[in-house]
Amino acid sequence: MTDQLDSIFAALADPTRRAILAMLLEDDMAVTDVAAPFKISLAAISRHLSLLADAGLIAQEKRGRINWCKLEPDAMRDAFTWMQAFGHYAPLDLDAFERFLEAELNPSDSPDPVHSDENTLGGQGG
Amino acid sequence: MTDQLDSIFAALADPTRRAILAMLLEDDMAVTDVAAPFKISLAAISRHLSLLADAGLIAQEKRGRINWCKLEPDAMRDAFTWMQAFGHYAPLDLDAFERFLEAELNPSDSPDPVHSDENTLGGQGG
DNA sequence: GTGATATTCAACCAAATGGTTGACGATCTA
DNA sequence: TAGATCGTCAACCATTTGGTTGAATATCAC
Repeated sequence: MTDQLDSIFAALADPTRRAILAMLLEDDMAVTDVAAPFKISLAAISRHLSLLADAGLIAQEKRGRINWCKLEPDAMRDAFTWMQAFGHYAPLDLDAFERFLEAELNPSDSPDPVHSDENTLGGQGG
Repeated sequence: MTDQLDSIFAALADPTRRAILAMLLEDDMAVTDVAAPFKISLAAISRHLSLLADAGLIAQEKRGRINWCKLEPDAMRDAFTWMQAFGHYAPLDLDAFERFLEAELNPSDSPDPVHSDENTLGGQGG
């Protein structure tokens, strides 16, 4: 059970993986489409996705030759609970989160995976 | 700024470091006392503490030959905010957190750093 | 000053991580 | 069937990580 926290936090410690999760917040995506905005190879993205799937943060489902990636936000709950007791943080601050999206998805050294003026947060289909 | 999330999540990805943070939740501690319950060397603990300090999760203050370690829960806020938008998680579930403490502080393969029947959560003095 | 205590530093090592490239299996399309 | 597309796998490489031990530094106690 502590292994799960290990893998969740480790998965979140990489900016590419966090960017991928943010992309999947908007919609389910094929591996190739996930990879498209990044400078690194498709194989590298594929491995990031495997790691995210191992951590339970995404689910992958192969239909035909397309491997669909879908966010599993529930997997974050335990890690979230763990952190929560360290400070009595304010409930959801969506402004702050959107600032993160800006910073993580559009940094100068990174691939600008999506533009965030669409503002479709919460659009993950069950 | 995205570097900060990297280092926070990476710091939290190690069970020894999470156990240390949980210990510091109860009280400020000297490096030697932090290290006492663990099987690994003092030098290793010292490096874990440096890493936690670099991430901003603890502050260290040397008084005499004692290097006091103090939790800095505010450093977790950004990471917390980042996670929060992925699910509309319930507000503070202290029961769940205490189950984590049990699991992380008393696993069979780990050093049993503290016993948690004291139940002094929130007792970090400034 | 001498010695014990508290802590960090440096050198070293094994394993994990994150990237690459090229080959491969599967699936769609012509 | 042939060829393009989707995605993973395997081998390789450099860097980071987490541990070790022994030496070094700084402070406290005598």
